Amino acid sequence: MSDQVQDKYQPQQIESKWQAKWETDRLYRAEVDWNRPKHYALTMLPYPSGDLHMGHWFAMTPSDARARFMRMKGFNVLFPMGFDAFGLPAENAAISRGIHPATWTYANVERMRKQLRTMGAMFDWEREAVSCDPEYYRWTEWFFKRFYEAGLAFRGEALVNWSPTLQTVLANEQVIDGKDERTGQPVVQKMMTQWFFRYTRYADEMLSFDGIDWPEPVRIMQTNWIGKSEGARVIFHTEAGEAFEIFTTRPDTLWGATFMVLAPEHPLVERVTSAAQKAAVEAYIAQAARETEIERMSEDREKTGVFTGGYAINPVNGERVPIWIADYVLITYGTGAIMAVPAHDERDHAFATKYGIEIREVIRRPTPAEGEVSPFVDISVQDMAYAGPGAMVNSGQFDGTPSNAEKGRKNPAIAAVIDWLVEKGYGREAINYRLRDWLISRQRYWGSPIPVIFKDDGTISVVPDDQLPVELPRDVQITGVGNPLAGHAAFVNTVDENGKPARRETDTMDTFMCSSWYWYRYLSPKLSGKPFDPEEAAYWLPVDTYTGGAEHATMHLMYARWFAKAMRDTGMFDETAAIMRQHGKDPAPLLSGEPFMQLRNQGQVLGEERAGDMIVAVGEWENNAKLIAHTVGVIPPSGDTQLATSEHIAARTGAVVIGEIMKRTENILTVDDAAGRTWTVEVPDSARVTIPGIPGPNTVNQLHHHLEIQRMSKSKGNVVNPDDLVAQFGADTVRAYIMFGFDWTKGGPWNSQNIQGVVRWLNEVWDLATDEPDQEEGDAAGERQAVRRLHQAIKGVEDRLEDFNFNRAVSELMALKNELRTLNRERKLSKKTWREVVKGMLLLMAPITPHITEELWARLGEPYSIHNQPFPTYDAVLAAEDSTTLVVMKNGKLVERIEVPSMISDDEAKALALASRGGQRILSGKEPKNVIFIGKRGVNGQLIEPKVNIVI
RNA sequence: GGGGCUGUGUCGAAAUCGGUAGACGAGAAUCUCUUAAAAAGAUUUGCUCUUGCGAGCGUGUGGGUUCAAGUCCCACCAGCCCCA
Repeated sequence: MSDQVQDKYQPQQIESKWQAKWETDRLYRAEVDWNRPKHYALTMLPYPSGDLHMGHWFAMTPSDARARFMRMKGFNVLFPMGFDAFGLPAENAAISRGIHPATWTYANVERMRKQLRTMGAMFDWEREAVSCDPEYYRWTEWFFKRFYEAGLAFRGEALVNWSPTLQTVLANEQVIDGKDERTGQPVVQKMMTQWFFRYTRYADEMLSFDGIDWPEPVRIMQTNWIGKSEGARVIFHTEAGEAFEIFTTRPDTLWGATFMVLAPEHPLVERVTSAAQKAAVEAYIAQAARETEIERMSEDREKTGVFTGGYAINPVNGERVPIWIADYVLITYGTGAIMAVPAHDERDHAFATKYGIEIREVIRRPTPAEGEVSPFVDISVQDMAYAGPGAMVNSGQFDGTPSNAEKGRKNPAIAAVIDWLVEKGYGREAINYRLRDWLISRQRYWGSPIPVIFKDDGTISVVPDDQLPVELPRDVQITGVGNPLAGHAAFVNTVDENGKPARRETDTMDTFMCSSWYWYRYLSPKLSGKPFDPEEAAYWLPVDTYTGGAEHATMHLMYARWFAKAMRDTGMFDETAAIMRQHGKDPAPLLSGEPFMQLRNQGQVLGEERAGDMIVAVGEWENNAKLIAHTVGVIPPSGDTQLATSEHIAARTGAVVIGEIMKRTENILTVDDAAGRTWTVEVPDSARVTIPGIPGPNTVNQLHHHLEIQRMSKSKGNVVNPDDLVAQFGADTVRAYIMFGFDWTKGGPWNSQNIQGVVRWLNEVWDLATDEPDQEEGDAAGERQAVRRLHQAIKGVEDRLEDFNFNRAVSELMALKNELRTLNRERKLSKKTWREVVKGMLLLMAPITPHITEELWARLGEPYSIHNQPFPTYDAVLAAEDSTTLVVMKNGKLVERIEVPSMISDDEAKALALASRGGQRILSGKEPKNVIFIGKRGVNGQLIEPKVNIVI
């Protein structure tokens, strides 16, 4: 038999073989080695939903390629994996299918581990952690305790989505239009006592991103999320003499406050409401309870409110100011009370106009200078709120004080008023954050228990460390009604440290808590005495590169930062830092409380757009609205003959619909015809369905409907299953396509046709690397070119992988393959040079396509494993070109390209450009106004991308 | 509503510092080989005008800065994502 013909690239035969060998050899096992530089590469851990989808491949395989690249660059790389295994879907499975959340979750974890292995990633499975394991959540509970003891955890009131029907609290995503998404029952907002972490403790520190390399959009989003505003807290009193505080960023407008607004939930509301307004106020409060905070904060809806009948006294001028309630003031933001200055705040202005409240100017717009025309000169604050600079008026002794547009003390008016408020004891300078404390209580079963008991005397005790973890009882009834833990007597009833009866906390922790420290557990997942081993931590921490979805920009990533800072301040890194110092490593990055030194986000992979089947449905009309089909036939793309036949049938029977299936719900089809009309076709079981290409009797379920580009989801039927693609093309091809076909940071719709480019690439690499030339001597110029291209590719691939530009890295490799393949086919390479450049190319490809390169490496007779080889070293001299293209431009636009030696001077380049055919043509004998040379010089002074711009 | 992002050929995309717009791929077209198809190879492929040489236009829209703008600034339009 001929090897030339038989020996083609067959990924299915090599991938599982190498995966098994790597695992047996523990090739990717990462162990502490202080003699080598380390790199901790982390990628966000998946939720075990049960199926590894394309999104996981999209997130993880490029991250793996980057980790492999760092490994070849000489780093000792740790790249672990685990599962974020607590959460709502497990409870939903329990409710809908009667499966215990633990059973469902562990079955999914088992399945996903298998699927993850097919990626061929360098995961160190010996470090796996699963957050719903008692040995994991023991430490989640332990963290809670430490933070509680440090005063970072506390109990407070918060609004929750309460379902009176189900007697349970719902997550925001379970509430759609004020109703429970599962049962459609109404949901109300209710105050409940719950556990919080002092998130705002680190608000200021989290505004700083010094020393960490994070994407600009993430930094901006987090800064906005924290929402720091400078201003003052001012004490007002009700007429009855009760004090209440408001926060304002504009204390310089205090004299313009013509009404006050309290949040409907504010405790003062009940006491200031007059008998006459009682009914209206109560009705308004009930109405507000039915709305979510997002709805209430929405600025495009009309502002509503109700006068309470009560008045406050403005401390700055002793005026009597009416107190209103309005739902746009939130009890959870600031103090839940505001002063309203309609003249200088747009929202207050709209409110005052609607309810006929006085609008009083206290900042006067500057008068335009002589001769200056201002369109605003005739616009009064009665018509439009003015928030710009000016001078204080109607403000007593402050009249005339200039107010610029600055916030806080940079504004002289604000600074002067704050000083005066402090002096008078009316208020104080204050900073307010939009950020609120982190509510960690969840009223559900499948989460980490909160290790707290409530004693008979009303006090709280934490569970002693030696009794951790408080384990979730297995025998619970999960029905969706009530809280399963609260109904479990054996769990709830316990005793305190004195043996007296006590009740356990039945709330569990937010799953963001579990995912806020998992990369520490990876360091020593089986350690029993501590959450993580300081010896491991000293070497590996902090995480060098973290990759994951941009959708986690605020929540998860901020919780992670908060957690690291809280761990630092409760001394949890002290031992680790001491060990670092012993090894001469600076603990400053660890002690900065920043968990991830570098962050990169990938986008989302979407479902592919697909045309629906073109069908001919023949049947009878029902009520002239719906066709009840006898037969449904799919028209093949080039199936005019079939169509003609169908039309023939139609002519005989008289009832036919021809068009594309846009939608299918069970056996009801929505069909758009060529004229753009929409028809409904019902396909009863008795109907005959024929699909060319699928022999035998077909069913309505096999008909394809049109798919839009959108997120992949089972219910939309647009899921691209990575397992199927791996079976068809192999893991390397899927990995390479993910890296080549998309801008990784952007994502985009899947395209099953474009993958062909990668299929061809790997086939041709295989052919090139198995096509050893016979000759000992090659063509000198050809060999020089092969080596030059290899070195250019080394630089290209190295830079692109360093910067996470995976698509450019692959395109560099494809270009290299094209060049080498041509040279080898023309038999210009000697055996020796062929071997050298093929080896170089395989090494460059190894991070991206680990299996094919390992196989070809072995076939070249090179020592196992390619993944233990160093990344090739770039040689600028070998990469240098002898000549270069000089671009001649006229006023910045391309005129001509001329080939010039790469060692000429700037002036020579200018002269050549002016003398060129294009240069002569555009000058036509005249003198240029200016001639500008643009270009770089390589290591040996050779010109790189030279241009000459001739200005005329 | 708030916040963030993205708009470039038929499609996925590239252009690291403001300096040749469209690399690399997909698709399509023509040709070679073949009985034919597939595979492989060659050529072409932003638009418009032109037989050709060549010329003009072109990175969502409208302005601006600059010798030079996909890139920087201002305004607008459209789409996508996230939201305790």
